[in-house]
Amino acid sequence: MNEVKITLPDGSIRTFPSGVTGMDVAKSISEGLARNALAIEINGEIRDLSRVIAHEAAIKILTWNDAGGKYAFWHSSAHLFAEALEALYPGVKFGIGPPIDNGFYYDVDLGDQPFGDAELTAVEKKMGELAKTNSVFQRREVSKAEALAYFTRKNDPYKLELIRDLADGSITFYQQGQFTDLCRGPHIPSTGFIKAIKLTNVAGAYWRGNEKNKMLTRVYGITFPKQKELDEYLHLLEEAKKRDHRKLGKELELFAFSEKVGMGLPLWLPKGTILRERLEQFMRKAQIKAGYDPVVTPHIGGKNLYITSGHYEKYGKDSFQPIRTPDEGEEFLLKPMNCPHHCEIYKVKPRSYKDLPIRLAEFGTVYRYEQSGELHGLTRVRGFTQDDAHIFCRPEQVKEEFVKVIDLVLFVFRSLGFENYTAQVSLRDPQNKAKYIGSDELWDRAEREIQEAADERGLKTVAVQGEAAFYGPKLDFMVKDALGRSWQLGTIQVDYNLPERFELEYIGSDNQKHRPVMIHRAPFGSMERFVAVLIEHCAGNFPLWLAPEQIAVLPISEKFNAYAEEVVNYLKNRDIRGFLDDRDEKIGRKIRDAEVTKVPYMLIVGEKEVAERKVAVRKHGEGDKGAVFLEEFANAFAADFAMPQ
RNA sequence: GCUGUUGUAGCUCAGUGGUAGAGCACUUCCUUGGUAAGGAAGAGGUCGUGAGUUCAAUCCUCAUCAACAGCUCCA
Repeated sequence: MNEVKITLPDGSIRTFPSGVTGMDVAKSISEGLARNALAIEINGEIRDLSRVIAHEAAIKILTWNDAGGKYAFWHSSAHLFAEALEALYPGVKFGIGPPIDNGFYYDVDLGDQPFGDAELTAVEKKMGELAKTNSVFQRREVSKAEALAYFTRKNDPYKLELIRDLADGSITFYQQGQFTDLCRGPHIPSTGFIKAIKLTNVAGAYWRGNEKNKMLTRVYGITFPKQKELDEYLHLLEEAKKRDHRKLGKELELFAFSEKVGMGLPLWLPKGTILRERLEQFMRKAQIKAGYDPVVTPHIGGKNLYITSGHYEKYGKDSFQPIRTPDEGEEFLLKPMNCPHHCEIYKVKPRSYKDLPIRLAEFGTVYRYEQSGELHGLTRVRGFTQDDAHIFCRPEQVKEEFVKVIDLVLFVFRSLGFENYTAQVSLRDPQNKAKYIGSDELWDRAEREIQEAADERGLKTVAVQGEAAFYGPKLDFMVKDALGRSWQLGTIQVDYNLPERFELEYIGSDNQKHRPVMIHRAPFGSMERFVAVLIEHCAGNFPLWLAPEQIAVLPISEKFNAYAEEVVNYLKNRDIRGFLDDRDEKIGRKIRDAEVTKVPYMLIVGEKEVAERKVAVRKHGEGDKGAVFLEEFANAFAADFAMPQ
């Protein structure tokens, strides 16, 4: 066998002599491709271009335009960073240095040496110098003994720990310049491809992600093949920061925090409250249509409620502590979730199979003692309101109900223009079953039903182990914020456990007692987090039906204030939220202020408008639309102001 | 919770071992102006909080609280 058949991405098959490398294949396709080639994908696996293609394979040459090409590029950049760091800080110890979505990081142990912006800049400069030497990334297979010997000599305990977990025969080293690292690869051909370098920030990270381990210094960076691309990336970051919901929330006066009230406890300002209540109305309407019954439950519950539910055992120590009363031994908990209350509502009377499914919905405010370091704007808070509901149904109804909830979640997402979400099936961690309650049989069944329901609606799902709630698996809808951080919004969970713990029952057609199944669900997730992501999604330019202030009425001068006020009142009577800007300012100023506060429409009134009972319409971001009769304006835009159905 | 950074006027931020400054916002006056900032004057701060060093601390040291970045966590 001295030839290999290689299938190219276009489906064509070419034959190469044995010993052919990825680079040879790239060159045979075109010089340009060879110049830009970073790595090669062989039967779905990314490899170095320099490696010999031993067997018949389908390949794709990867460049900067491929995710796999970027992956190799940033992985190699992490090595370049390590080389530079070691040159400047001999004896530094290395943890791991992988590529990430945007760039790479490397965990390092610098001992007690300080590492700040000045040091970052110095390393960045050194990286640039080393990149210019255009050192080749050389791959070498080593035995476990050899690998251990190398890093013992180098006195790098972290690498030694990593090597000990690897099987002999599977270990490779990569070397560029003076630096050798334990690495599976793949890498780009040489450092010269890396032309633009930015080390973005420094943070702490536990060794191997375990908070009991030592904290290493994690340095984040990003690199590009062209300076222009780095500039564009940094510009994009700046733009993203402008839509950060914490910044816009302050600027648009939507919400605030107070140290006196307490961290993670948001205060909803008048404008933010309008927005939130509009969303609530929207959801209430959709839920009534979908057959939900609204309920209301108190903000606290007796401790026994949570002992029954299992939450006390699981979270009791790490929660807001029980509220005591003058009665000896009486204790209440601030409710951290609504399910137990809803279970008690289910139990107020005997239920028949004919009653099911029962869907109890509540905008339930709950309190969770989140770790202080985890609080983040409105996305992670200690007091929040879930658009919660619990569906109690017969086992054979689970899938049908689950599918209906998926439809509701998708309707919500569609209505608000969320298109880029990930549907994540959150499963139990099979390695750590002790973390969860309930039998294997029930878990397997619930996990299967969730997947089937998602498949039925053609949802593209990603299954992630270890992300389930302790009482059951979930289908989570994840959305990214302006800065690329992923947040869970909608969630649907199948639960066989709480009905067991609360001994929920219904009488079946056989006149026997049966156990219902519970589905927990929150399409928004929480009002707080949803509003946060919504703000970033639309950069504060809310859809008309949600805008806290839909219209600014701007009189040209004080002489027209009376008419302007008439306009505002007219709009109010038609359920349009308008406000009057009667400040002693020129019209240009009033327009500017309305534009920067993102008011969707401005109605300008002066002498002409008063005489004809018209308004001059100006649309946010678009400019003058001309004058129309007031009534005509209200009629024409009434549809746009309405809530989606 | 952990590591690091930050904390000065309502907001955005300068600044200094000798008890503080700008722009915007705010108040008053002038101005009655037609599609993104009219002019003038004024008011506003125990420099996050508490201790220490010093003749003297907003500045240096320590502690504490909060925010930010990341990690860990997320019913």
